[in-house]
Order: sequence, then C-alpha cells, then structure tokens
Amino acid sequence: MKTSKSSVPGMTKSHSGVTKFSGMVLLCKVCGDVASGFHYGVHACEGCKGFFRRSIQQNIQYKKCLKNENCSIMRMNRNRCQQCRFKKCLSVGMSRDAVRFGRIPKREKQRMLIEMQSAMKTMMNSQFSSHLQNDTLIEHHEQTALPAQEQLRPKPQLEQENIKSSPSSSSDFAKEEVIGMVTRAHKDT
Amino acid sequence: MKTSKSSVPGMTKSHSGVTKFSGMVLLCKVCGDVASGFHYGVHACEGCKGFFRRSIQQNIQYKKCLKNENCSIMRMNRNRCQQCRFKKCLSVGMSRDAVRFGRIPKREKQRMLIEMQSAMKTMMNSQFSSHLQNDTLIEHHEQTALPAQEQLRPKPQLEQENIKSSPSSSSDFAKEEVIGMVTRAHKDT
DNA sequence: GAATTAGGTCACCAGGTCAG
DNA sequence: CTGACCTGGTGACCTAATTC
Repeated sequence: MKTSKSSVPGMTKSHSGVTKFSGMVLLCKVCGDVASGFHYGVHACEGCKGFFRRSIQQNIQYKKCLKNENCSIMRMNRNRCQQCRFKKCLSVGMSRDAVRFGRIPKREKQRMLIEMQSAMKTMMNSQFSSHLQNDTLIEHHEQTALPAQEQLRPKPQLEQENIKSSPSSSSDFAKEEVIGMVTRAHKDT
Repeated sequence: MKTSKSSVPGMTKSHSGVTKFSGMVLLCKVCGDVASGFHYGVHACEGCKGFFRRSIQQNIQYKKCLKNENCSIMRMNRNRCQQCRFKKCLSVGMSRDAVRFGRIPKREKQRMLIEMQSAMKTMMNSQFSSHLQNDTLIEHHEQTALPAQEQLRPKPQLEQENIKSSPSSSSDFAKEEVIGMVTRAHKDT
C-alpha cells in the first residue's frame, strides 16, 4: 500500500557521525560539544559517551573535585575534573537503563520536531519582543549562551522515548535541549 | 460490506502496531514491553521478535551469562544478557513451530477474552481484599494513583494467550505480568 | 478481501580499539 | 585516560505470504 518511505522530515544523521535535526546540530547535554547520537538516554558526544561507559563499566571512584564540586562542564574543560564530569553525566540523565536501541520511532521524531518548532517560536519571542521580563527563558537562554556556572540543573530528567509518557514533562526536557541548540546554531551564523 | 464485524468484541490492532485487547495493551511475554503482535507463538514486542528470529535463523550460540544464568528480562535490561534473553524466549514458549499466520480464529479470541476476564477478576480480588499481606501487589496498587495522562500506554493490562498450555495457570501468569509492567511504568515515571 | 505475521531492511547504538 | 572509528548487534517499519 504505502510506497512512501515516509520518514519524519527533519532528522538526519550525517556520515560524519553528527546528529542533526532540521539542519541543526544537536549538542551534547553534558558538555555542549556536538552530539554523535543518543547515548545512555541522552544526546551526547563521543567523548562523554566513552567517559560514561568507562565510568560505569569499572565502577570508577574518581578523585574528589579540587574545587566546590560544581565545576561547569564544557567542551574545553571537560577533562579537568572527572568527578564533576561524571556527576554531570548522571544529572543530565545518563544511565544504562535509559539506552534506546534501534531506529528512532517515527512519532518520537515527530514529537521532537513539533517541540522544536514551538521552542523556537518561544525563543524568538523572548528574544525580540521581551527579553527583559521573562526570567524563565532568560535563564535558559543564558545557560547556553554563556556556560557560566550552571551546576546541576534540577532536572534529573531522562528522555523517555517511551511511547507516551507524560507529554508535558518530556516536552520541557526537549524544549530545554532545543533552546540550547537553537541558540548556538544562531550564534554560529 | 459486512457491518457486522461480529468478531469477538475487544480485540483490535492500532495502526501503530500495538496489539490491544479491550482497550488494554498486550505485553511482551518475554520482556514486558508493549507487544506488537503474536510472534512465534507468543505475544511479543518487536525487539524480542527480532531477537528470537535472529537467534534461530543463524543458530547462534550466545556467550555464557556472566551471572547465574537467571537474569530477569525486562525492557530496560533485555539487551544485557543474550543468553538469558534467549532462554526466556524459549521458556515462555517461543518456537518456530508455534507460529500462527493470518487472521486470528474467532474461537481463539473468544478464549482470550475469557481468560482475560478471569485474570482480571483474580487481580482485582487480590488487590482489594488482601493487599496488605501481599507485598508484591503493593507496587501495583500505587500505580493506580499515577496520573492518568495517557492514551494508550502506561496502562494496566495483561497479556494472555498460551495456545496450548494449561489454562489454569494462565491467570497467575497474567498477574505476574501486570505486576512487572506496572513496576516498569513506575520506574519510567 | 481483510486481518495479521515472518522476514527483510537499515537507521541507530553499546562496546571495543588504539593512536594521541 | 580520552575520544574518533569500527563492529556486531537492536528494533521500528515495510511488504509478501498466509489464514479466516
């Protein structure tokens, strides 16, 4: 019947191992680097993926952080503090239980696309019309823009690719992700 | 134009590939995930179906289990031990000889419905009359309090079929299954 | 002819590797 | 130790085949 290979428009995976969505690069939720895919339940780069794998495989106990145990983890400095990096991995939801194998379900893609668009719109609004009053969004916005001291974000969220888990919570999650991504894509331009 | 579909009331198959019965989602008998149909003689999800197919096609000898060869197989961890997963497939009755092709015979549906109802009743009983002594069921009880936001997922339901096994044990089975699924839904949330 | 599944496909990922 | 690459799966979808 359906000859249409019909896939959700938007999501692609370049040959270089970079995951894109509607032409925009997805970012590692741990360090902000370019994500290579959905690893252990979150979008992550090869580095953080490998780091997390090693960490859980051999139940490594990392040396205590030399600072306040809340180092910001970014691409540039992600290797400076293992303890904090691992903590960040966990806080963004990386877990062996969250792995998702196989092809991305069409409806999940669809959902991402939608959430992405709405997030995009939201961002545009807050950016152009009233970026002085909306604290929530500015919060998010900054978080990505200047990776300042964003510590453990109170979001132990874990992406439930699961068919229909609460639509609201997952959308929050995705929104956050999208915002970061969009912001960056924006800056790059 | 037979308007009288007249088949057994209840069984449907959504377009998403999820098998339902009286509005309840059927679960994979191997891992508890949502079943996509009756595969190799058992209600199974796409994952376990594919896994079993591959296993028997190329007579794969899986690596020995790293634990006690009795890993519990659930959606979250089903990929961690192939040997145990395959064993579970066999133990729940998956077999190339058990395939049922084509449309579901009416009497089979009828039978399912009946077994389902009795299983349901059993469950209800143990839930209301004596849920203080039965610790396993407490889990289940909580689930009821969960937000009912959903359309076709975290839903109490069970899975039943066993073409040629003792019909009496079927309700026990269902109960167990429900518990597992509920636990999962719980974890997911 | 409609319902329903075995198998094939191939988008995607966990783990292993090994230069750097 | 880190992370770019490779390999061996995994499972969402699709279609041909099969039964009612």
